[in-house]
Amino acid sequence: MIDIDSIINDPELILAKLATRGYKLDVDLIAKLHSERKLLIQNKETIAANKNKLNDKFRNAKTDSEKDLIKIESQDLERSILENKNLLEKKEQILEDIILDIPNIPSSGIPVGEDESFNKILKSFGTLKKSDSEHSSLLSKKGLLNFELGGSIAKTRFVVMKGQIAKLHRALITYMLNTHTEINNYIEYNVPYIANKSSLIGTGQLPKFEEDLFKIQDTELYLIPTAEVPLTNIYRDKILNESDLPLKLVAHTPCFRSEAGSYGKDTKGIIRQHQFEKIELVQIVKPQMADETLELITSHAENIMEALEIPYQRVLLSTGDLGFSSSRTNDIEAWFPSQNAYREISSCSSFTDFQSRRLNIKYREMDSKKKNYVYTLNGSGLAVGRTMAALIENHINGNIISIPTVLQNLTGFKTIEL
RNA sequence: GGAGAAGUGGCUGAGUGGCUGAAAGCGGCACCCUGCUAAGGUGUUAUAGGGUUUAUACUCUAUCGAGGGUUCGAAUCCCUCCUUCUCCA
Repeated sequence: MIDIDSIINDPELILAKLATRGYKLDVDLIAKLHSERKLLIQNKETIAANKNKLNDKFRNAKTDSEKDLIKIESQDLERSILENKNLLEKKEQILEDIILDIPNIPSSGIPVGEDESFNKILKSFGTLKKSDSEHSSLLSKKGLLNFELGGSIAKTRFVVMKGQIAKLHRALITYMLNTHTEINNYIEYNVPYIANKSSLIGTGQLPKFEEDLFKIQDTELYLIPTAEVPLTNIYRDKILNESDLPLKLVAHTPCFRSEAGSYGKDTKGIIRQHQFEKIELVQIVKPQMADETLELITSHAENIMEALEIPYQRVLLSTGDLGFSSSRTNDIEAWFPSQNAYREISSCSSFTDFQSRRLNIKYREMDSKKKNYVYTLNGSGLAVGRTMAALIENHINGNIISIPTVLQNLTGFKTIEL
């Protein structure tokens, strides 16, 4: 959520920044609603103050007739307070709906452009090999991946993994969690896989992107699309001490996405499933640490790629490709030989105070004791299914998949023979 | 699933209709004192939103799990919901 005062104070700047990501801000409407809101507040509070004075008078009133008069007057005031309150609530609801719909302001250091073609490749790792060994057709043959079963148990875009592949999948999870907790010093969490509306509004998935989520019927609950939601919400409505920061959290969870609007896209393999697993890194930091932290989170994701010997590139997203809540995002894209292309495997984002305003997470400055909003960041470290697919495609030789050394003591085998 | 009990500031905990935004203690902070350490003293210490002000500051409104209701007036009474605990199944 963008600070409304910053919109009122410098509308041109905000307008221009949001325009680079294709959002048209109605500044006049916001300013109008904002000032109407203030007037209503002033009105309501003036009446409330009068009523409070009247109540004090009642205690000192001596005669019954005096008391009766006060009663009537006070009831009158109560009525107009109520009237005002209803008006105010309506206005605030309208204003809030507008504010919650506004995406974050893009960081000034990122490429301006309307779509992903303006993204900037920042670095790349590994030597690219070409092959037409596509992970799903290879593994389906031996039943290690079974898309038909996934479809019959649930529906299309679900998969069943079996045997060595299921174990490889689990080994990847363990390896990533171990690395992030033991080497990168994140605190491991296990969190609910279902989140309520306020949590999802807090991190920015709602109210705008409800169609991307699985909603549980007859409730206000949703399956989480990423562990970012529960992890960041751990600190909702909290005031932290400066010395508590940075907070570094990691969790492994399944993620559920309806993938509305992706019909026909990535139908092959485990690239785009309704359910997939992900290791999510979240950091809560002081504003001045944000850039440094984004670099760190990105490198934490990249280190996993390097240890797994999967070629990748780092891409800085342009204004047009940025996620709703993000102000700056690095994508890590893994090389998929069968597609002769890089595909996203991790997205590391800096949210400035966009989420912390929605979530009401602040910290108290050590010296001045002033309370400020924290900055939140997160990144996938990594998406497990996609990592496994990339690993397989990059490590297959003939019909032998060789397991990277770092995983071997977790899998208990060094190769998978197809 | 059924029956009870409870939810008060950073924490513990008092408060059953009106100078209670809330006693007391702990913790935090500031200052003082003590040769050092340990201890002691004094003061201060919720959040959000308005208004006045260059600012310090002052002032108003709301908030005692959430939402409604009763009342001139609610932390306190009533209703609904949520959460926690205990007992039963």
